[in-house]
Amino acid sequence: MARRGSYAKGVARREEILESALDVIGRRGYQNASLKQIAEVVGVTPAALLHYFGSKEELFTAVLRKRDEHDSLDPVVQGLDDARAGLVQVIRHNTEVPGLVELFSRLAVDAADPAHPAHDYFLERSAQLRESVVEGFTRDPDRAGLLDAETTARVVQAVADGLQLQWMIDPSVDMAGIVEKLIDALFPPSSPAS
Amino acid sequence: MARRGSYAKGVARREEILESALDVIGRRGYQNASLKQIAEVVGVTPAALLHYFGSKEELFTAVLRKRDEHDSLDPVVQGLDDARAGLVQVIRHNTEVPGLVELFSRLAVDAADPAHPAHDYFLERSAQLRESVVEGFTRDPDRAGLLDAETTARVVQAVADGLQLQWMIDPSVDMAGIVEKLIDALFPPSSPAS
DNA sequence: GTCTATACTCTGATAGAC
DNA sequence: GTCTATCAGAGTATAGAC
Repeated sequence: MARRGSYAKGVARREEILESALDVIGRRGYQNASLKQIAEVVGVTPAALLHYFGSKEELFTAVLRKRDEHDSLDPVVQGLDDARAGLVQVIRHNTEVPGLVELFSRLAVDAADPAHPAHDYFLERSAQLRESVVEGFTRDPDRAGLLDAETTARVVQAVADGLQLQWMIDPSVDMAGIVEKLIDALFPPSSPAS
Repeated sequence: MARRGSYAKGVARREEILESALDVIGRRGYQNASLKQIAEVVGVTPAALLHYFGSKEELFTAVLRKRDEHDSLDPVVQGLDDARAGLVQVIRHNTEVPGLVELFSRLAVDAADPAHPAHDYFLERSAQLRESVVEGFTRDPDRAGLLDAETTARVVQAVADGLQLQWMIDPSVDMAGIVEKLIDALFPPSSPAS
C-alpha cells in the first residue's frame, strides 16, 4: 500500500493549487475568472490545472469544498444562542471574501443540472446544514420555535443564501443584522413574567 | 414625430424575438443557452439577436423585463391575506417555468458587477418589490408583524430567492408551502380570546 | 506521474456586403 | 435594416518532454 514519492508530491501540489485559488478568488474576486488567469496567478499553466482537476467546474467545486474545510466551525453547539452566534459569525466572515460568495452563488445555479460536478456537493451540503440547524436550534426545550424544525432549517438556509444575492447587488445590505432579527422573532424568549 | 415604417417593423421584430425567447427559455430551460441555440429556435441568426440587443447579457436582461411585464399581478392589494396569496401565486407559477427561474438566478449573480446591464434592473426590482411588500403586509393595523416592515421585506425577498436556489437543486422542495408557513409565523393572528 | 506545447472547437462579438 | 464572413478568446483534448 506504500505510495510512491511522486504521488505524494502530486497531492501536495493539488493542495497548493487549491489554497492559492481560494486565496486569489476570495480577495481579488471571481468575476468570470478564466482558467488562464487563475493559472498564471497560481504560477502554473492552464493545462496543469486540468491535469489535476479535469475541468474548470470540478476545480471550482474543489475550491468550494476546501472553503468548507476552513470554515467548519461548529465543534460544539450548546444551544440556541450558540447556534445563532455561529451562523452570524459565518455571515460576517463571508462579507470579507466577496469573490467566494459570488463563486458559491454562481455554482449553486449552475449545479441545477444533475450532471454538474457540484450537484452532489450542494445536495450534501444542504442536507448537512439543515441537520446542523435542526440540532442547534432545537436543543433548548424552553425555547420552542414558531416553526417546525425542518421548515426553520429551510428558511434559515434560504434567507442566508437569498441575502447574499441582495448583498452582492447592494453591499450596504446588513446580512448579519437581518438574520439576527429573524431568528429572534422566530424564537421568542420564554416570557417568565407572564 | 411620425415613425418610419421600417422603424416600427424593427420594434415589432424585437418584441417577437423577446416573446419567442421568453417562451423557449421558460419551457425548454436556460442551461447555458448559447446565442446560436436561441437564434435557431427563434428562427433568426445569432447576429440578428445582437443587432437588436447589443449583447447576450442585454438580451437576457430584456427577457427578464418582459417576464415582469407578463407577471405583474398586483392591481389591488387589499391587505395581508391578499399580499400573501399574491406572493404564493407567483411562486407557484415560477414552478412551471424552471428555465426562467434559472435565468433569473444566474443573472442575479452576474449582475453583482455594476457594469453588468442587469445591475440596475435588479436594484430597481428589489426596491420595488420591497415597497410592495411593505405596503401589502402592513395594511392591516390589527395584525402587526413580528419584524419591522423593512426587515420583513428583505426577509421575504431573501427567502423567495433562496428557496429558488434550493428548489433548482432539489425540485421536491415546497417553496410555496414554506413561504406560507413563514408568513403565518411572522404575522400571528390577532388573538381576540386573550 | 507531472507538466508543457499545441491544436481544435465553440463562444460572443465585429465589419462590412447586400 | 439585416445577415454573411470573420475574429479573438474561451475551455478542452492530445502528444510527448521530463
